[in-house]
Amino acid sequence: MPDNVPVVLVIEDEAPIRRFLQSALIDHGYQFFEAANAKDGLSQATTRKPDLIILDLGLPDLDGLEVVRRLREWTTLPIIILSVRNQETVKVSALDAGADDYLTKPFSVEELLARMRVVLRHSAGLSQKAEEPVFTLEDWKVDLSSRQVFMDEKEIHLTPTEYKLLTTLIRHAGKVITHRQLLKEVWGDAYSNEDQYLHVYMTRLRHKLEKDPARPKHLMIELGVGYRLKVD
Amino acid sequence: MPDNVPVVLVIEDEAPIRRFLQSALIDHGYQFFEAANAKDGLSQATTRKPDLIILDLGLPDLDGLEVVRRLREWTTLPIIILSVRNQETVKVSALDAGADDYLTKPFSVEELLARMRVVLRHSAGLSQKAEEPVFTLEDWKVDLSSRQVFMDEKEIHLTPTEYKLLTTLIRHAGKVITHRQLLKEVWGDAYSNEDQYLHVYMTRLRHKLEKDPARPKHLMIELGVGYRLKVD
DNA sequence: AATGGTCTTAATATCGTCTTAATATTTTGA
DNA sequence: TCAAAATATTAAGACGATATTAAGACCATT
Repeated sequence: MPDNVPVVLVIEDEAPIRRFLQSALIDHGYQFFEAANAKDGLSQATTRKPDLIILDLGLPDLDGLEVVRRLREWTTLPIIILSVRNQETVKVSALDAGADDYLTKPFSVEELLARMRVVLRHSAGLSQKAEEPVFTLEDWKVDLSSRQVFMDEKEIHLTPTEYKLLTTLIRHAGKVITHRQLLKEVWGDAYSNEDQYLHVYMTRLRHKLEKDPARPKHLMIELGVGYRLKVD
Repeated sequence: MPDNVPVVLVIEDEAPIRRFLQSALIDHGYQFFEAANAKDGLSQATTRKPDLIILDLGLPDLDGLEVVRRLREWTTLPIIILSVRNQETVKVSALDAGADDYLTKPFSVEELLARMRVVLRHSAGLSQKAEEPVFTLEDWKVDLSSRQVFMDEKEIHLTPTEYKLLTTLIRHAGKVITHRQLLKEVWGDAYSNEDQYLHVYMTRLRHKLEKDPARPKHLMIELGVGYRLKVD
């Protein structure tokens, strides 16, 4: 693994804390980038290619948990949460959403640095080749980090539900996913019996992404069972 | 693929905390082993092959940090520290010695469980994927996980009933299954006397999967008894 | 008020299962 | 060995289950 200086992206709306972290991190040999809101943070997460993200939960524009989920759609890079809230339930849902650690403000710099070393140790062990967060299949290209879908180099606009349905299928590419499972993953538990919705949205996806929607090449149904993204 | 129950080893000298963790862990589906001192803990770490160690720092016989170091000499398995001490320096040295997380007593069970999920998520990512359950037989390939059937590399579409019939035969590959038993497993108890259905579907399977349906090579009947998937 | 997205309903189309029946094959027993 | 009985194969169609599609009501955002 290359002994490069680790790049840290801090997403935090309070300027004093950003300044404080900046000097602490730079002092300890990290490269520092900052974002003051979620939108900018998510965008820099793709452009700066950080090795670690430090994320404040209380951002003005987007819920912190939502930021974690968006990141986890395309990357496994370590995320350490900072938060003023010490509530157990918040911690648990942040960690379950995909965060790697959770520190309550006020925190000690030394502890933060130690916990950073722990998560960086992990990702170094993984030694993952920076896999491109892009899924391609014939004439399709799906950029999981920017949430853009292209067909023959032309961008296709998908609604949030359509996008989520597509990425769920991509996550299980090649395999059959039962109706129930798809409904659960895209709409949530409460909808796991509303098959019609699924069919309606699958039809829409086919109209946007299949050249001949009535004869799909990739968005296949398995009658009586579920759907499948055909990759062969 | 059935996820194995994670094995957790708790090294902790205070019996009440051991009891408390025991019930919490078992309630949440973990397998539980315990050690009351460092020596026993280190020994069980090798014999029990745990997926995770929960380690109290204040053990009577050996310093907790020393236990972490000894473990890290031969394994990377996740270690979560429990401690009454909330001192920054202790935390930092435990984490730097190789621990993956550090919780201060009294701690919340929910938080502990969430942090356990985090470290187990990491180690699951490290371990190589369990290989796909695929059944092959001469020119057939049946991928049980993606629910696909291939014959000479060409995909064959099976209806749900046909697929269930085939997988039932596969589950008993080589052995005779009685008509009654097959009907029960595929159609359910109520149909266990409707032999005609079985024959009808077996014929269909043969047409889809046998080159010469009238002279089957694999989907054999045992006259008057049942059917058999010939594997030799 | 206009837009865009989701939820909901309903008609229509398609596919798979069940069912029957005619035909073929194997076993049984004289 | 032959004929009758038992068992299995195969084709075909009715029916019900499931999927497709269009259209519109509802809701949130701007």
